[in-house]
Amino acid sequence: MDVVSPELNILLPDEIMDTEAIVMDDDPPAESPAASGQSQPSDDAPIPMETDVIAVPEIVSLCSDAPPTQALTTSITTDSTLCSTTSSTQLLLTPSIASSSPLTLRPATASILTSTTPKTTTSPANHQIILNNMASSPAADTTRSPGTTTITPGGQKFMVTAIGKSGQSIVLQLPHTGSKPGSGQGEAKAHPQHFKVLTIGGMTDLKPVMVGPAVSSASQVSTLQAQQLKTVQIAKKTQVSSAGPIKFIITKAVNNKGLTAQTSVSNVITGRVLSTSSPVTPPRTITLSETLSSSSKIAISPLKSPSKMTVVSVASQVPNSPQKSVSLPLNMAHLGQQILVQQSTATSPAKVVSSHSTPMKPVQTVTVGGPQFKTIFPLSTSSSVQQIQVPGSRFHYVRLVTATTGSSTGQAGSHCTNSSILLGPNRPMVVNTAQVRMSVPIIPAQTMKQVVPKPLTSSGQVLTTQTQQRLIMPATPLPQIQPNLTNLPPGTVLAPGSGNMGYAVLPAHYVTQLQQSAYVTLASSSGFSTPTGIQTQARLPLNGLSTADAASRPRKPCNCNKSQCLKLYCDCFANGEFCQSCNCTNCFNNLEHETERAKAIKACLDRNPEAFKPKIGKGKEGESDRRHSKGCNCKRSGCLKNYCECYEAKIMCSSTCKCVGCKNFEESPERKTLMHLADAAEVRVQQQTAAKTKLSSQISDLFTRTTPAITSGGGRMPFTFVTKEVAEATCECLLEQAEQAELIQQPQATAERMILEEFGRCLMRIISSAGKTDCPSINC
DNA sequence: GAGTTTGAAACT
DNA sequence: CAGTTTCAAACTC
Repeated sequence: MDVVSPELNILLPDEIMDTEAIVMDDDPPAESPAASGQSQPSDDAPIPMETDVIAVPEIVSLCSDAPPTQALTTSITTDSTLCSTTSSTQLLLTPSIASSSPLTLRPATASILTSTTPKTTTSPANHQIILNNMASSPAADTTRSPGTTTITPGGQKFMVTAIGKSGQSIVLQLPHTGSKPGSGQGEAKAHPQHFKVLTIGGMTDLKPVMVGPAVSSASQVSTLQAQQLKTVQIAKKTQVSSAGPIKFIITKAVNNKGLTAQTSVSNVITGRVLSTSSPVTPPRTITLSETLSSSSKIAISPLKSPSKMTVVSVASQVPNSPQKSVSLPLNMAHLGQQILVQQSTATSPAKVVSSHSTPMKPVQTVTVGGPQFKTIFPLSTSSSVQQIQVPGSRFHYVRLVTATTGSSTGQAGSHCTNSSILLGPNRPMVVNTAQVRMSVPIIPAQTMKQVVPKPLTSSGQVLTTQTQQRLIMPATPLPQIQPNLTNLPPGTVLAPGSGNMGYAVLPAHYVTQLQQSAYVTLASSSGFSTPTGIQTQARLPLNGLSTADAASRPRKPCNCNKSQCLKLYCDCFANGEFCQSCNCTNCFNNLEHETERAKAIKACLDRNPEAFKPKIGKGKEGESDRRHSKGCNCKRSGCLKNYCECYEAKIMCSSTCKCVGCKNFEESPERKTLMHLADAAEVRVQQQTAAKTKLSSQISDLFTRTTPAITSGGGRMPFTFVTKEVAEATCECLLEQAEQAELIQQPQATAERMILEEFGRCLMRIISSAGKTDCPSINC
């Protein structure tokens, strides 16, 4: 496996390019025979998914032992050099302010680690990233949990330097070989290890200082050098690449004194640096508001590609804040992005602690790109799916995380999905490690659509909405019914399944159907740290449609009777949608029948692997290139009726069509006539619409102009400009006219006519004055 | 709204 | 792959 894509390599500094030491995939570096001799990641519970990533356990331990005033700022450009492993690297960020509180970045192992104990993660796996904020005291090393500094046999270690506030060199907690009694397994002794020092923050002036647990830094450095220590200066990149794995520039600023930490996550989509490092694009900062009593649990792990690192800064909720969100301006155009976030509110530290022993079924809320975009992280013990919505992103991501309580494939002591690390008396840090199933960018969404948050069951199952939104694919981890994900309907997303479901596939227009119920609340039940549970909001992108477009997009309800809406006869099913507000009978195109639905999808894909792909291919330039993928087979309609799929799609038949008597070609007079009529009809409709719109606008404008008068103290009547004064003046004029008629002894009829004429003149003056002034005057 | 027509999907 | 059947949408009245 290529650790670093060629496109990416050209963009990387030379020191970063030296990635052999951190290559953890099945292609181990030559200089690390010990690592090669270790168990391969692929041996660990291979996940039967296309996007399976061999989860190589990497442990990044960040021990923020710095003084309270010390700020730890780390900027990590997570390109392929940092996580250049085929395995998914899961980083568990545990910001801690208390001394000797380890911040553990832990990669996802192939097996799900549900263990809540902070340290049992002695994975034979090969890669550890140990991020140690400078331990102010050696006690920190000694107090560090074994799991955080576990040196796996033959495993490679990443030495990540943290930049101290005072500009001091980054002290990397270099795990002394064999220093970890719990994790030891004698790995370092027998095998030469590779240490790669990652200077975080891109500060070139900083020199990483390797500090061993029991040795001086200098000697440790020498030791490291002897062990083929490699220092990687990860500099912020302003250069962008057109292609390549996602890069995240992570800037983590921890102000222990201020009890706040900020993490700026910059991502590079297809090698494009979007944020912090880019001078053009302002970095999006994830504010980590952390109180002393609060704790944050972050599990971050790039999925498929080790070179892809997703860093999520978790903002510890201020007390009494039931919900935590992580702003993640990620534009995940690549697979393998994994974000695991577990948070605990500050108000419930006890629950956090209890979460160590109890299976956590939290629903994680990750705000991506803004507060309105959130990701549902139903982290059940059985399975979890993490949906990542990225505003502006054309992709919709759902990471599947399977959490198994028993990790048969896990490493020693890895029978847990959650590794909790107490960062302090009141600061338990729960490190969640889970097996990453897959992460698929599915929807080329241009905009997001809100999904009404729906309460989760205790097991994290998504409750059906009032609109009966369901999963298109059962999460049943049955390989035989797993569809070819590449052939799923566009916009299909993976969603958490219920029970032991591993994943589920959502229809492409799942969001569209949910537009009326804009939020889905996923409320975790027990085991979650928040007293009220964490509600999760998910915004699912539309299938390339904006919210307005989707809202306006008519969705015809189906009328299926016999197909159970599980065959392509059903347009809803064919389009990857759930039936909603349909007239169908015996509908199985819903969540209640996700198993049947999955089988149906499987059957359809078996018959036609491209069954769910759009039939009308998009033309590169204009609509002329649009053509039906299979062509029509019309015989009687002349391809000029909507029976014809080509005509329905407003495209002309092509050579792929097998139609008889086709009249749907360029020069067809019938077609031209129809098109002309259609255009004329459309023009009429547009004109009518425009006229209505204009009228409405005028009426609205009239309201707008007259509304102030209504509310004014002048008593002006709406729409008439007849104020009280005008009315009185008019009456006076009429009375005066009547008096004159009486004076000249005119007959009654004449008098009435005179009065009416005067009234007419008054009206004319009123109208005339209304167009000139807001306060017309009446002069008799 | 009921009945007919039509062609894609499903089936053999 | 071809022929037939099934199905639901499109269409007509």
